[in-house]
Amino acid sequence: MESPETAKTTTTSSSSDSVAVQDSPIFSYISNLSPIQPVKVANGAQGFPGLNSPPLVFTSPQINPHREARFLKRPQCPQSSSVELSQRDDGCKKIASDPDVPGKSVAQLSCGLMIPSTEKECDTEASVKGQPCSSSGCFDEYLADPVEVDSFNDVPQSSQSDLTDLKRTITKLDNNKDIREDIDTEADASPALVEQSEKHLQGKSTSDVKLVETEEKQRLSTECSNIESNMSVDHASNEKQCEHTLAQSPLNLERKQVSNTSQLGEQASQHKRGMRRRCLQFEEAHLSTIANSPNSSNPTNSVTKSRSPATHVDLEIPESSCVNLTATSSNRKLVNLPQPISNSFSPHNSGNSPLKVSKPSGIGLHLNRIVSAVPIDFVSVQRLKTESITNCHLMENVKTRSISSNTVEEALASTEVGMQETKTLIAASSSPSESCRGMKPLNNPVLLKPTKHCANSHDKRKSNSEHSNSFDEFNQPSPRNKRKKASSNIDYEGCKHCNCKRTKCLKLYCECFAAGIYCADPCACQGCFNRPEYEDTVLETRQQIESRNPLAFAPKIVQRVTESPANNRLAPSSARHKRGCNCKKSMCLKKYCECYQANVGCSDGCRCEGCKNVYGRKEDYGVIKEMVSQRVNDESFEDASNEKLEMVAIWNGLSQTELYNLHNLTPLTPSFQFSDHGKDAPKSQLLSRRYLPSPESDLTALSSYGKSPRSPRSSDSHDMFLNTNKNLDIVSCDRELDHSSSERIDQLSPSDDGLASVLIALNCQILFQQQRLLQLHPKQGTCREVQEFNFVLEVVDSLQVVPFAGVVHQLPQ
DNA sequence: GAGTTTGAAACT
DNA sequence: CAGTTTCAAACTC
Repeated sequence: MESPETAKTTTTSSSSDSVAVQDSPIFSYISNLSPIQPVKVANGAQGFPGLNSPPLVFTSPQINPHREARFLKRPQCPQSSSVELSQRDDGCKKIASDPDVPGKSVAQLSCGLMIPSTEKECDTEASVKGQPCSSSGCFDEYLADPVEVDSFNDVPQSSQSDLTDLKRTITKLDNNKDIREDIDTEADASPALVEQSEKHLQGKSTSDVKLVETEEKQRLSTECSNIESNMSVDHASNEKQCEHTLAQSPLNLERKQVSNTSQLGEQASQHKRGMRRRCLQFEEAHLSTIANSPNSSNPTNSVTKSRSPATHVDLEIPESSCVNLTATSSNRKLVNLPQPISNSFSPHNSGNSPLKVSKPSGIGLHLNRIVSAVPIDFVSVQRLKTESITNCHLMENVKTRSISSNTVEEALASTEVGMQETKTLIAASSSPSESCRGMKPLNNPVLLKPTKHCANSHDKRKSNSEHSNSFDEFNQPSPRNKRKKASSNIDYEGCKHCNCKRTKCLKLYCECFAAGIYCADPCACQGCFNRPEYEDTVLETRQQIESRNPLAFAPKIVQRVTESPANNRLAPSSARHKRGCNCKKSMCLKKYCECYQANVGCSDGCRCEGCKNVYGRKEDYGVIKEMVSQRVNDESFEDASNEKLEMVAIWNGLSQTELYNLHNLTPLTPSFQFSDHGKDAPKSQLLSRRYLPSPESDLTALSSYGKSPRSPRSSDSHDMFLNTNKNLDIVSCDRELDHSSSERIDQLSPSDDGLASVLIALNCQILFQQQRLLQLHPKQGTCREVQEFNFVLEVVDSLQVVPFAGVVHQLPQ
């Protein structure tokens, strides 16, 4: 497929151009075009104004370092009490959205002061950078981010009143100590300024308020996107990014100094430990990695170091949980993806995070089925905002994605090597364990070891065992109660808990065992051996099972890539159950059906009878498959493009399965799952009945890049391309400009294919996330998104750039 | 909460 | 590999 080098060259080049970009005529031009001045200006200070919306998610490091930092921050962010966060957030939001309470800023500030959060350090940077720390609080905190960042950036450009407004906004929106400090510093220097700003705000029309709200919306959108796209961001990387950003910002110098407290890290870690579960963890690896990190010499490294453990914990914790979520670019980095791609996709990671390594490789143990069992990932994300539920899910997602990234990487590598045989790509949603396995041998002690690190559950169990040597006594304490506690096998934190009575949790009957995790307190199992104390037994049993069936612990949900008979290319197919179901009576409409349970359609591999799987009937699968196969044979070029796109998407963490998982809100239809990347037309028609309005359509359209450049929709979509392109890569932007209207991405030389693919993938992801965000927060996202879309259109028209074929632009509803 | 149903896992 | 048994989750009442 394409050469990563190409993409690398283009995407990475901009990192050093961030400043130059702003000075460039193009930048000025675009900036002037922005119809959304207030917001755009803020962004414009860092890059291309108006193009931020979607790009916010994928903002390139060079263009928007702040946002980059933000991405990085969140995953690592301490998991402070969700309740606390939510409360704070709520309060902040109220204030922010309340134009009638100009004086609240001070109160809010005070509030922030009172917060004893130990993770304020992180928040300091985060807030300044617009980087929400805690997952749970991310949404709300995030809302303040853009404003803050923008405000600081805008200072030079904004009037004094604007500056004060921004400060006020920051104050209201962010209770963080950081903010507080900032305000203290700045406000103290000129208290009159703050006061003036408040007055100004009072006198200001509602437009300002709207602006703030818009910012919040944007932030929210970004938050959502980040959650999905950046959860997997390596913590260390984030830290570094954050620090880097700080270093770049003069305004942050003070914060830097403040952030030198190592105590914060410790406290944060403690906080996070509370979230620990029986899940597999790889702290050791992380820690070692961090310790070895070249960044240790970094001036700000004290903070990083101190926080590292905690943050890592955050990332690791999730492992046990279940979630299928999107893989994101950031994750890819962990697997040593081509530099360019990584950069472009996950700016935050672009850095040099020494941590690229780690976690993925170790992850795993057996988390097979967790993912498929919990289709509510995104829902949970939503919940985070409104209900401030635990961060477990998010973290879990991160973990899962990281894991899956490995798998994808592996698949990718194999593909690059030239392997075009029919093969199975482990779906992102599918169990991580398999992914891990791909990286490491099953039963690898290393994989199991992490489990030991699960302090909480493990410790508890340990003490338990101490009190009762007999395993029969395990869980004796009212299994029933535990069972009651768990109405479902997946608790709120997404962790599994079984109820085994006879198998000692050493057979695949046990969901915990099958998922590669130790049983924990939530489990009501009896005579459980699936505990750290019996690690040897567990390993041995696993080996036995695997000896019988090497794929016993493999993810049940896989994404298949079948070879196209005609051109020998990979024809993407759908996320499906590995072995298929065998339902006889449930018609694949109940959770008895593993396909249904995994939210995937049945395939020809199923032996079900009377299949009525809402995610895709077996019969439909066959039809679609046939159609796709036919198309694949007919269009070799498309295949090439599609293949690239797919691979890029994989790099970008957007495997089809992952996307599918993201779409749990709107179950993916076979068309998407079966995405043929460009042959969607017939497919969509056929399957339209099952489709719900979802981004997948866009994705499909995107996939068609190169197929019909003249498509009526191409013009619409072009803006998206531009948007992405500009925000992610200045070079790309220039290229487009140079090419003028006569050239298209799909007309680029072979060496450009990589770039094109990357851009396509980015567009795809942007569209997808954008729509998804809108689905989640329709109110917050609509206005802003539409505005920016329109703005992009204007820019495109002004520049007379030819639409990017295949990119379908759909304004958010 | 008890009992039933269901289909995967395990076994033969 | 097919048939049967065992098992635990999912489901119903």
